[in-house]
Amino acid sequence: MSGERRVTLADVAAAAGVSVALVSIVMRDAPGASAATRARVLEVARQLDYQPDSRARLLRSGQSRLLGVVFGVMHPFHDDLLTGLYDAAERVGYELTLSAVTPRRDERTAISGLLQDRCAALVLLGPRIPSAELATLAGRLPVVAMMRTVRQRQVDVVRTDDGRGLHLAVDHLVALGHQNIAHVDGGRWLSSAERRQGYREAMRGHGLQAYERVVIGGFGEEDGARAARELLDQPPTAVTVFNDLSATGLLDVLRRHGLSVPGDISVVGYDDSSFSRLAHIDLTTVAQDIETMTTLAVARAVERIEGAPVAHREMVIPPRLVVRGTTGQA
Amino acid sequence: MSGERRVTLADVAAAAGVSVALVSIVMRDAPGASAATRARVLEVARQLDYQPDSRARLLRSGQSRLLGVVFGVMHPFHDDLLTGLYDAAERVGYELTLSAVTPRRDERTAISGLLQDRCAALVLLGPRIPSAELATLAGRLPVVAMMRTVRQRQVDVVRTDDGRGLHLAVDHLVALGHQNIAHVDGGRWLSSAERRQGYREAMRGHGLQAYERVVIGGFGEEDGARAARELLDQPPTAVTVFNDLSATGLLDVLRRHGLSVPGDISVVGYDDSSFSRLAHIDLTTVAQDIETMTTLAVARAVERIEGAPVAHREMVIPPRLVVRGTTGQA
DNA sequence: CGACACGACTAGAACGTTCTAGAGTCGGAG
DNA sequence: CTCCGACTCTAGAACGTTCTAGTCGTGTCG
Repeated sequence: MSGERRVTLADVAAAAGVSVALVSIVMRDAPGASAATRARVLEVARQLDYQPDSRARLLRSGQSRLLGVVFGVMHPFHDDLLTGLYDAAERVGYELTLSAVTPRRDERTAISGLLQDRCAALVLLGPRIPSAELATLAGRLPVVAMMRTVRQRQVDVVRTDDGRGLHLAVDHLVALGHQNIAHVDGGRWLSSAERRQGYREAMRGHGLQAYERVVIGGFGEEDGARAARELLDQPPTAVTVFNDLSATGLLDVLRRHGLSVPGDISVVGYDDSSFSRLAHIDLTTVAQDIETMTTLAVARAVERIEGAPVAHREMVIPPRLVVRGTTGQA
Repeated sequence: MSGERRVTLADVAAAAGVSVALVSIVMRDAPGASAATRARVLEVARQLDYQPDSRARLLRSGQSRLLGVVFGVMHPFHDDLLTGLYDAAERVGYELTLSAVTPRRDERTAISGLLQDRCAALVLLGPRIPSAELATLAGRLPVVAMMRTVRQRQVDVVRTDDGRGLHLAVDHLVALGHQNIAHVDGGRWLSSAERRQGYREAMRGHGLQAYERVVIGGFGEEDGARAARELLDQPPTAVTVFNDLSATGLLDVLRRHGLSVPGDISVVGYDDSSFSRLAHIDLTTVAQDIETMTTLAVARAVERIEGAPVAHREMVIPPRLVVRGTTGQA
């Protein structure tokens, strides 16, 4: 089974009766071959089912047109980000190579795998490693961090304006007549602080500082459920939650205690995760602009690789509100 | 930013005052170097922050210890499969390289990327391409298909015993006293036929052929919703559904029409997708044995690569039932 | 004391590409 | 008729590894 050696440029060259270099020229679509030979070589290559060896190719030609992406499994919208990154990379003629973070494979492992693959730059989705480490890494190749802030100026950042996201949520609720609006935060999770801060500012902007109330939450459904139980003794008329997952946990507890949503209480999530679109859950939420973010991340990586001058190191993208069924009149 | 050339074996060799070959020996942990030099070389390598170039390494050493994995974004439990595959690969000393299928990047593209990376075998998660094409592919390198059947005997298969899965579901419902049990199938989706067939057999096994009823469904939430509306005129007391996503759509329509679950009607999904665990949805479902499947898939790929004899081409793993809140007494 | 096995190390050829430098060929301008 | 430039093509050296076939000591054994 699957015995024979791979077919190489030399095989194609021999079969077509030309030199290896010429075949290389044709395969790369480089100038320096006549239309006639070009066609003939391509035909032979097709017949032999030649597949270029990207390893040898990259090895020789130094620069790799290869972007390494670190993503996390079971992470809301990392899938959407990957989709966008593939599109963006293809548009600028780059390849993507992926490395996943799983419950038993940490970020350092994922990154070191990519380094061995010699990709030209790294795009990290919501990296959790210390920013000092990111900076060190950025010393050897361009690094773009998505979905988080990094102070060190060696690393580029593409993220959503999370403060603004909470402004949108609060404004929406206020427009519906709510005043008593609580916030369930993300605990020690990435960008929890920005969202909490956005909530605080928005409340003050509406003169509602008297109603300001922040409950400690977290990333998961359980965290939302816990926060809901804490809110139940003196329920607000609306809640903004750190993310969608936590929001569903909260929703469940609220409903089990006889509160109707959005009748008694309105809920706004964050992320527009795929499950929040389920008719069942139908969660009003803050959506991040995936397409813009992925396009910018790839563009930035390429600029760094190619040594183009870069205007702003940190690119902060405004989110938008997606109104669904969990918010209503106060 | 990130100016200097990469550090190579030659750099380490020069700095340590030994030959390139010796450094290679040390890095590979191969026999042929004294403990003293070994330590010294490793120390120098660490200081220079040497990273092996996997490209060059694989290029030279023919066999690649590299498995290519094609997975789909936004696919229930592909993330869990990836997690398992990484674990399994690490246990046998292989690397994984990923290629994603997205809404705008098809399977052929994903596969051809991996072929260029010269991985030694392919593991495909629920491949949708024609099995003839899979067979051709298997002519050039070992191919393991997961989560689907393939008749062609060139390709290995690791899949769940989907027929058995529906037996489990029906048995469970019958044990709860149900007789009038309908099935919402997956339409033209992968393994829909096996599950439908399993349902039929199980019903007959219980002497319930009079109640057999199959409604055309599909993969998504909308398909489940449509099927639910079709069932509403003459509702059964229980339904088995092709997958969890479709089941949530069905649940939503049922509840909106005033039916209580599991009071009036019980529902069983399939896949144990992450969202089915949400307290909100709390779906009784059929879970596939991810760990066993991933372990076997990797083991099989490695056997093929290393030319070990293979006993069974197709490995069919029994699923298990996860009882949650959507099933109850008839 | 010579043969010889053994351990530590090295030189140089691969691997499949790309790239640099240059070799033919042809047509047209001088 | 010569020369030049444009065009097509080729030889051979890289790229960073691994692998094969050694070389050189050193110690053991007959």
